[in-house]
Amino acid sequence: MAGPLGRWFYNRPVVEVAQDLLGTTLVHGETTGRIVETEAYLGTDDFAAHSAPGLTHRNRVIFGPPGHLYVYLIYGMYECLNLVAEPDGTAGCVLIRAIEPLSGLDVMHRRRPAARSDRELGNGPGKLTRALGITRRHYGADATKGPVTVHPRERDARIEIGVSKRIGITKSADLPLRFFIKANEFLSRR
DNA sequence: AGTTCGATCGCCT
DNA sequence: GGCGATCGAACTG
Repeated sequence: MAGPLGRWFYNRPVVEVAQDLLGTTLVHGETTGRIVETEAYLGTDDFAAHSAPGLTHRNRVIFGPPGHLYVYLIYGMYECLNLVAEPDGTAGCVLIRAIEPLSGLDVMHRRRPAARSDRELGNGPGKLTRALGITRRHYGADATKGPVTVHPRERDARIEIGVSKRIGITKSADLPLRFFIKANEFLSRR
């Protein structure tokens, strides 16, 4: 597999990054998966974004240099993984909502006993972090270095991108900022 | 197949 | 003190 995507990849408008992440491979140790669903969270005019209230201790990494991990706890029990986009000083991040498991499936099933099929390993933001072993310990980690990295998709691997409203939010709910690989079997919603 | 609801806790006002 | 970018179990029909 080619090396990790570099800083340039993330140092762009967050919507562009969210779309281009589709089809790339997310890697943590021996467990890897293809990113098939993402959501963009904007730095301005997006009240669903964690950066919307301004800089706080929790969201500070979103305002920092691109290519870093923003991991947070939701509903007291699930971790969600985001990749920071936009230049240093500008907020913006991409929530990873679903992966298609590629390797280390045995380890993933051990981490997520509730999964009754390979599909259920990563078809949701809280599920894929559990399957990949990604937690808040990785907050702020550099995805261009590791231990969590993202690798480019094959040059000729063409994909059809679908667009919809984001899932499970109440504020700025109508923005078309969810992106997914059309007809993929591993989406959180089909 | 679709809907409802409880679990559980860090974060921010 | 209230809330939330979720999940899974338990319902209904």
